[in-house]
Amino acid sequence: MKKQAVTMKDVAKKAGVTQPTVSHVINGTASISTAVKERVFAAIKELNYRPNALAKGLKTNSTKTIGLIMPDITNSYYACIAKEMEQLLIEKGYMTFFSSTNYSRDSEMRLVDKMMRYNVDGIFVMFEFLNEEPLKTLQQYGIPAVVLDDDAEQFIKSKINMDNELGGYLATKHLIERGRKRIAFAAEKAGILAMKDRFEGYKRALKEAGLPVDDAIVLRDETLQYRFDAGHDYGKQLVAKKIDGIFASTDMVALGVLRSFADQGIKVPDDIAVVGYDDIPLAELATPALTTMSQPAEKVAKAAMEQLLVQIAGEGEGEKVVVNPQLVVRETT
Amino acid sequence: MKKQAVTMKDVAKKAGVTQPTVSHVINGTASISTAVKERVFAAIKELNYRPNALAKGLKTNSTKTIGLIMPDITNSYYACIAKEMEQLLIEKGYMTFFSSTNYSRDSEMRLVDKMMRYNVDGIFVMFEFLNEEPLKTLQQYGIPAVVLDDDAEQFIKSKINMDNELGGYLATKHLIERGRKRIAFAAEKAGILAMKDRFEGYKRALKEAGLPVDDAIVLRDETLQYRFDAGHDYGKQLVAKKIDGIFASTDMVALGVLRSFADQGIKVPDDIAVVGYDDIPLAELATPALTTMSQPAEKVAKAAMEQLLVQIAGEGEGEKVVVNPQLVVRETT
DNA sequence: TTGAAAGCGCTAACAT
DNA sequence: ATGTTAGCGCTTTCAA
Repeated sequence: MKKQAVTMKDVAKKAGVTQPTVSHVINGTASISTAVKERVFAAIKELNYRPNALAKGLKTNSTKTIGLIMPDITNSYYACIAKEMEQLLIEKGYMTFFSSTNYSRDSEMRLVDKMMRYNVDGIFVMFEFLNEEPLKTLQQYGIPAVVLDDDAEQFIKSKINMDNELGGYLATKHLIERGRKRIAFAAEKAGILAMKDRFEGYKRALKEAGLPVDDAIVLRDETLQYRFDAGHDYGKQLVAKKIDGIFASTDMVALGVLRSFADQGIKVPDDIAVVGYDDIPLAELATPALTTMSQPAEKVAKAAMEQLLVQIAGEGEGEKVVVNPQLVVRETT
Repeated sequence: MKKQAVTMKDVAKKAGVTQPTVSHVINGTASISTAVKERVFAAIKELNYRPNALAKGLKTNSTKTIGLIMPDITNSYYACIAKEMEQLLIEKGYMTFFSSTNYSRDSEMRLVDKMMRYNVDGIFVMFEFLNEEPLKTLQQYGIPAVVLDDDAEQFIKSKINMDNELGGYLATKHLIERGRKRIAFAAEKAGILAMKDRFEGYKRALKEAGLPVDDAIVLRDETLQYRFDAGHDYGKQLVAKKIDGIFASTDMVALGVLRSFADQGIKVPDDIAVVGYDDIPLAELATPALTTMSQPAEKVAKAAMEQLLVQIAGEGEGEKVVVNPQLVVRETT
């Protein structure tokens, strides 16, 4: 069973001082004689004292914890962000709670609620949908929060936005520059804002090049989760439509398309060029390696952390940060 | 700024009772008249009261939090385990802290220390190396702990072991059953116990079939992290050695090998059959899809959680659980 | 430079 | 069935 932990009281006793003095020594919150300091530090070392973060948090109302809420940690896009965040946070002395919503709206609110009970200092919210209730709650209680890819400005001012329109534009433009004239758009989760924006970018690039937007080669699927399969289906549908390029709004879709093409003997990029979106680890490893739009996780994580720290320090409400995607050219274009 | 949270005191005041009574109502720890109960619940609802988990934890010495320490959350094997664990834990009312060590031994100890400060109820430790100090500490303080793939029995009794020897055996046997006679072994991180065990299984299968173990086609690399590249190198080396099968001790290596074969025009599985290990999400999506040994993350997570709960409940020290890998036959064999 | 005392929000033993 | 009291481990006035 759990051993009784060493407390400041124990340290104080051993050092022959009073407990608040130990606190002062540790926190440097009063001037203490070197003699006492030495005795206290010696006692701490000897007893292997570990401050109790709960007690401290209860008293100071600052727990040095941050919550990460994301749809799915096995999605490598989120995993990368989570890793970077956790890294940065631990350096700053924060612990991080994490939780996956599994794309369920209900659990979003439940998790925010739960984290509030644990007095987290801040929350980084990565929703797939615009879910107002939890954001409203966060704002209402003044919990420092940053959201990813969301437009509910009325609740949370601090957000990290990927410029999805720009990404769609750059991806499509790249295909055009490769001489492609008939470029399909293949989206999953078409209802999601990010996907809509990518589609807007796609249209802008086509228009700019004087190319028509043909609804026959704009494929969208509302299916969640089974994203690879969606791409696979798309691949089958598209071959008959005499296209020479595809912009897939997600790497998983692109990979599905690639797989389908391989099955059908279509040569990539000779017959059809493919651009994905996200730059997940698989993209690089696919055969042929996938050209895609990269969304730099480090930048997102860094921005999110900075925003949170600003809010925690009470230096403002944070602001909107736009992170630009980058084209990574590999072998499918 | 953070708004002052609603406390039991506020609820008590509104309900016209004393604060401990509210506690009793909430926890069902005394018989309370329905009238009072109703008033209390009404007040809770009206004020939107959220219990303070820190205060409760401080008092009860049970925080309902679990720590997950893993090498790297972007590694999909760990991500899957993390997701499953978190899922199961949240259902049981636990929050989960997570932290990546990035394969650094120092941070392992630091993280254990940190989590102890936060009074976690238990820790699931996933190390890559056998690192005694943190385990010793955990044991010394009686913190419920479960380790993954580790043999330091002297410290932590509760562990989840993948039967890597069996996995290596099954993978190799499968290749033999496919008529392969000259099967290479390609390992990364050869110093790690898991990899050694897989190698043992490989040898057992070969011996059983009367096939020689040829050192010339046993490749090992101590490089960490760049695992795909290792596989790629292996692929180049192996082609000249007239092999007809490969057991790669990791999917990433297998994928690297696959990639290298594709570059060299080697047909898989016709020329050379390939079996990987881990069944990472990429395995299914590769072209051709990778035959591999699957390590069921759900089983690992479930076992780990059960072990932790047993220890937390004070019902024992936990035990060793062996999880068997399973062969997943796809297109590379 | 140090000590005494109060209190963060909660639970739990005891009294009523 | 409900109230009183104490205390978890810490920080933070205020005194000395």
